[in-house]
Amino acid sequence: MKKQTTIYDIARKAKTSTATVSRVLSNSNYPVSNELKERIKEVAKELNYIPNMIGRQLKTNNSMTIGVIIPSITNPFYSSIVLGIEDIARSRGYHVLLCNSHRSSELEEEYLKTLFEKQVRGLIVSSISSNKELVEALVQKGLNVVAFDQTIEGLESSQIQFDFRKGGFLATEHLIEKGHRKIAFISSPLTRPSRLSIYEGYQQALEKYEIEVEREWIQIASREEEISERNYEFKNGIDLTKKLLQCSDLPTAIFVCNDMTAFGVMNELANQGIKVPQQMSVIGFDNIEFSQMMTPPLTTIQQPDYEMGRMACNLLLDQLDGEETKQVDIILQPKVVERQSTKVLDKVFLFK
Amino acid sequence: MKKQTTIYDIARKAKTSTATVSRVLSNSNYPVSNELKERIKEVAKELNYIPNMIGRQLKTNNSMTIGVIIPSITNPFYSSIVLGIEDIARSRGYHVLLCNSHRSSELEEEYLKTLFEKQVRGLIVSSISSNKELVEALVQKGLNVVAFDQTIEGLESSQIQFDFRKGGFLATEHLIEKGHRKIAFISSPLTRPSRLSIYEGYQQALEKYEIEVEREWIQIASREEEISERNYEFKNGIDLTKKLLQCSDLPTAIFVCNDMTAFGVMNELANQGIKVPQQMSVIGFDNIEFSQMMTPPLTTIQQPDYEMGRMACNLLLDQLDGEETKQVDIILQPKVVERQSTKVLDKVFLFK
DNA sequence: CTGTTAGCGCATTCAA
DNA sequence: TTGAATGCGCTAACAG
Repeated sequence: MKKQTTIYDIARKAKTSTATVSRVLSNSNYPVSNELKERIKEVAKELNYIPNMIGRQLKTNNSMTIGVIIPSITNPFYSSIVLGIEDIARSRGYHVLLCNSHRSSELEEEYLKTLFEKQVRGLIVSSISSNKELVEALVQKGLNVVAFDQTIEGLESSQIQFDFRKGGFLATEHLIEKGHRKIAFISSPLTRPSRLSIYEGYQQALEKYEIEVEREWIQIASREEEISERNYEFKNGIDLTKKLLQCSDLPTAIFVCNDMTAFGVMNELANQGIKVPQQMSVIGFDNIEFSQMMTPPLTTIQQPDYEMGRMACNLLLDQLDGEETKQVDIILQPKVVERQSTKVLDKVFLFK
Repeated sequence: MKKQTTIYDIARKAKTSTATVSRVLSNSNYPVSNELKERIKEVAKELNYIPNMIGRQLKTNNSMTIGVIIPSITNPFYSSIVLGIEDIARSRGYHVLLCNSHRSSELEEEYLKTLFEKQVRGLIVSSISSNKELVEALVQKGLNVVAFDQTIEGLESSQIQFDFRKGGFLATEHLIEKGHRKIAFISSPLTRPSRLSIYEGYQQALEKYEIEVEREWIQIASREEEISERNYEFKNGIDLTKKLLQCSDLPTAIFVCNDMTAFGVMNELANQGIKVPQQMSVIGFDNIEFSQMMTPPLTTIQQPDYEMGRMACNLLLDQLDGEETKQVDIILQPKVVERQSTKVLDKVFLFK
C-alpha cells in the first residue's frame, strides 16, 4: 500500500492547518469561512483524498461498526437474518463485521475476542457456546449485546427470543388436527436450547391429545457436525429418514426440527418412492425462502428471519445511540404456514 | 463504552515500560527476560487486558482485514463463495468485512469507498457496476483487488473468471443431445457480461446444430430489481414461465440462466400441471446446493462456488503477503451435472 | 535485555 | 474564524 494523502498534505497545499481541514472534511459544524472551506474541498478532491477511519477511530473511539456472529452463513435462515441486520445498519450509518462460527464454540470465542479487539460498538449474536463467561466479561467491559435465536440466560443485555416450544406444539397439533396419530420427530442434536424446546413442544402436544408414540419414531442425530460441513442438515435429514423407514410400523407424518433438514427428509422419501403428502405428511420449522420453492411446497412454522434481523439491529443501535442501556426482551410468536406437504390422513391409514 | 485497560496501565502496574509490555503481548520475538515476561502476562490477565487493534493498525498500517463485495447474500451461490473466502481468510489470520451491494451500483461504490476508508488490505469483488473508475482509482492507490464472477476488463488485478459462454453452450447442447429442438431460454436481464455470455453460448449451440427457435421462447426479464427484493429471481422465474406458456407452440425444454430462477420455473410448471421432466425438460446454471434438493433434482451447469471463494482469497492473500503484485487470470471451466430434470424427448413429441 | 521517545492520522482543546 | 498543540493506543527506532 502506497502512502496515502492525509489531512496534513491537504493543509499544506491549501495553506492552512490540519485542524481546519479536519473541521471541513469531517462535516463538523464548526465555523469555517466559506472561502477556505471551498479551497480545502477543492484540494481534497484534487489529491483524491480518502479519509483514514483508523485515525478517526483511535481519536473518537467510535468505530460505527457492529459485529454479528452466526453459526452458518450458508443456511438461508441466517443469511436472511444478516440481510435484515445489514439493511438497518446501513440505513443508520453503521457497518457490519460478519463472523461465521461454523457451529464451533472455540471459533465463536475467538471471533468474540477479535470483534472486541477491533473495537466494534456492539454485537448481535446467535451463541452456540454454553460457556457464556467471555460474553459476560465483554458486557462487563461495556460491550452492548443483543442475543437472538439462542438466548443467553441471565445475560445483562437485550434478547430477541422465539417461542420454540410453542412452535413445536403448533406443528404437532397441526398434524394431529389432520388426523395423524403416528407422528415421528426428526431432529439435529438437542444440544441447543431452541431445539430442546421444539422437542418439548412436540411432547406436550402428544400428551395433551393423549397420543403415544413409538420410540423409533423419534430420530435425533447424535453428533453435531462442526466446521465446513456444508449441507450437514440436508444429509442429516436423509440419514435419519433412512433409519426411520426401517421401523416395522411406519408413522404417517413427520415433524422435522428445521426446513433444511426437512428437505433431506423429503428427498429421501422421494428416493424411496414414498409420496408427500399422499403417503406421508411432512412439516418443517423456520419457513426459509426455499420452503415455498419445494415440490410440494413445505408446510412449516414461520420464524420471521428477516424481521428478526431488523429488530435485533434496531434494538442494538438504539442502545448505542441512546447511551441508555435499557434491556429489552422480546419473544416472537410462531405460526403455522400451511402449504402442500401435509394433508388430512386418508381413511385407508386410519383403519389400518 | 468504559475506559479499557491499555498497555500503559499494565506497564505501570508491572513497573516496566509500555515498550516492553508491547513486545511481550504482541508476541514479538524481541528478547525480554523470562521473569519480566511472566510478570507482564500475569498483570495483563489480572487486568483482563484485551488489545486495541485500532492503535496497532494506525501504527503498523496493517489491518489484517480484507473486504468482500457481493450482489446478494441470500443467494446461496454467493454465500457459498463467501464461505470459501472466509475459510481461507481465517486460516491465514485475516478477517473479512462483508458487503452486500444489493445489485446496486451506487451501494457498491459506497461500500468500495468505505472499505478503503477502513483500510482493508485487499478486496474481493463481484462488481455490478459498469463504471469501473472508482475501482481503478483505488487500485492505483495501492489496493489489491481480485475480481470474480463479473470480471472487470482492463483492470490491473487478478481475476477469477468462469467460461459462461461455454456453460451456456454445454447446457443447450445437453438438451439437443437429448433430442430437443424446441429449446426456450429464460433469463434475468442481460445487463451483466456473465449473463450475456450465457445467452451467446445458447445461440452458438443453436447455430451449430442449425436449430431455429421462436422469438417468444426467449424470455428475458426487462428490469433488474434492486435493493431488498429478496426472492427476486424466483419470482422472475415464475413470471417469465407464465409468459412462455402463453405461446401457441410450446417448447419441450427450457434453459434457465441460473438455478434460483430455475426454481421459479419449475414451481410455475408444477402449478400449471406440467410435469418435469416428462413434459418439459429444465436445465439450470450454477449448481447451488439446493439444486440437488429439488424434486426432481435439477440438471444444471456446475460453477464451483465454494472453491472459487477459496481460490480468490488465496490469490489475494498471496499478493498481500508476498508483496509482489503478479496478476493471475484464471478461467474456470463449466461442466454439466445431469440429474433428473432433463430427459430424452419422447417420440410423441418428436412426431408431433 | 530494557526504557525513552516519536509518531501513525485524526479530532479537539485552548489560545489567539 | 483560524492555528498550534495534544493525545487516542500502540509499535519501532534508538539509546543505554
